[in-house]
Amino acid sequence: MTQKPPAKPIVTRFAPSPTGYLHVGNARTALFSYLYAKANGGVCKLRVEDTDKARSTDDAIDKIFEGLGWLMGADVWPRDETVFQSKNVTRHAAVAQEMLDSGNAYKCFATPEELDKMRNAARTEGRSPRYDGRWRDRAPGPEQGNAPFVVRLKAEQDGVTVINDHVQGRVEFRNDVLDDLVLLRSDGTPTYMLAVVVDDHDMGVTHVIRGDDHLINAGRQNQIYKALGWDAPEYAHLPLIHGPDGAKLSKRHGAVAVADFRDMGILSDAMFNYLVRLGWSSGDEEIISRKDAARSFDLDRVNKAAARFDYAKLESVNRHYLKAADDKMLLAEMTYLVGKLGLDPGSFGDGANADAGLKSLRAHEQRFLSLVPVLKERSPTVLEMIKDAAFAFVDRPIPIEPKALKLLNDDNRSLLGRLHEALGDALSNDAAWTTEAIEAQIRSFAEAEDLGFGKVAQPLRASVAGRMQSPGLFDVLYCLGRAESLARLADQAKSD
RNA sequence: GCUCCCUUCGUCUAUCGGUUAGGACGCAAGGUUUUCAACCUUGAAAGAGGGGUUCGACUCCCCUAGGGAGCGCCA
Repeated sequence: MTQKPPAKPIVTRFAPSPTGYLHVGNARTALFSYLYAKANGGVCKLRVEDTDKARSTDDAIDKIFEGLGWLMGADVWPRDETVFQSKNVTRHAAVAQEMLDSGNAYKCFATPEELDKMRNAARTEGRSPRYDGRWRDRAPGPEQGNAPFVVRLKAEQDGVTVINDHVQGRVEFRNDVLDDLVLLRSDGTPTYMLAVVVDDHDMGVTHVIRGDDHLINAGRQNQIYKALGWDAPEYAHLPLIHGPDGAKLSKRHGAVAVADFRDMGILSDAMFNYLVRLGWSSGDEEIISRKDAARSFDLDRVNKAAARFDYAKLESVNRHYLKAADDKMLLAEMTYLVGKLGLDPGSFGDGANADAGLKSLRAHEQRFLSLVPVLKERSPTVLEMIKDAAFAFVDRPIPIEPKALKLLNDDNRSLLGRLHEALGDALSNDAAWTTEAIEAQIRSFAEAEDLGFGKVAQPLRASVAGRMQSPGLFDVLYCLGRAESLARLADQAKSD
């Protein structure tokens, strides 16, 4: 029996640049990188590409962590285990110097203006706009003096570079289309192209999983690996996510930052599921838990084509997770949203706001907790749950919508008076106040009045919910509780 | 302009040379019903076009069309 050498443990990485928020496309890349490592017993590391000082603010970095924490769980990537690329600049520069010494890189004194001219000329002649290699084999003369220079890779010019991509398959680039890239800027700082290669190597990354806008960079980076004598990692280039109209997903399409989806009332589990399923499939499975994904994810079943983001489908996945979610967790999520977004004053009477909503949530915790099981069965998002619960936020006397008010004519008000009496008598204490008992009493009341059930239900609904639509009447009454329900009823009733 | 990638119902996808091309979302109709929802049932809906290869192509090859990405001292 031949002993197989232990397979090299898989190391993947997610390397976002802090641009202000975590885009769903990047979030999915994070997911796939993480899942691939998990499914293969490896690890996925986080590296923040913050070499562009102009764009990398602390706030932007916080937002990345916030987005990842919500989607993946706060413990997946602890901040103190994160690699910050900016901390490695000395190492990057040293590697560039090595390449200079070995003749795999050279100093280029071309000015930005020169390069501009070069590119424009190439474009007008129908050639690909590239560096023309004017300093490739030229030693700086005395006239260069202390002139600023960049360090460029002396890239191979003949032959082809082949990438065997896990998603895209075999991709070939002619070496002459892969430019002599800048490794070190004239201020001595590393470019992205150098930094990724050095950091990926130093971090022991075996599999680079990223968006397919980087596909050609794999070719370029492989040339750097080659020049350095390092083994290049394996690649998987994921197709991009498009908006519903097929164009690149942007703010114009609505929410694009993962954090935005939380504020729309999407559950983190649902977002995870939807994103995993967008571009990856496991037969006909639509509902894929975090655990299942971490067990069965692979790159073979990643789709090669770009996918469009479908908000409706996301909502339907969300609906599934909402139904299965823990009530207390949902109440906490409702509280988060009310605190963050406030409440629609139209639904709660004049002057309602986040403070009022929060106050009400705290004051009537039991009321809301008993309502959550009802709400989660009917609402697609947490935001909708809050809207459906509008009646539970308000205090007596509750505001009544115009349409509902119209229903509360004299006849109906006296009907409500009789109902108030009947209910109060029949269900004389809190223990008797159950949905079943409430239903039985109201039905027999309607019968006694010789009225169809709806004739009683609608005025009753108007009086306790303040509007024509609400969750099931018996649920509304039950969660409001005996005292509050009867009081609301009495507020609108007229005794004759 | 040049280089590279992609193309199954409206959308996400299954199929890995032989299927009545399956599922999900959405949509439509019906049912249930105290309102709005939810829920249940049923239905319509697809291999971009053209050439090959093959006994047989959605599946393999080529061309065309359409879409996307890249072409920075950004990442």
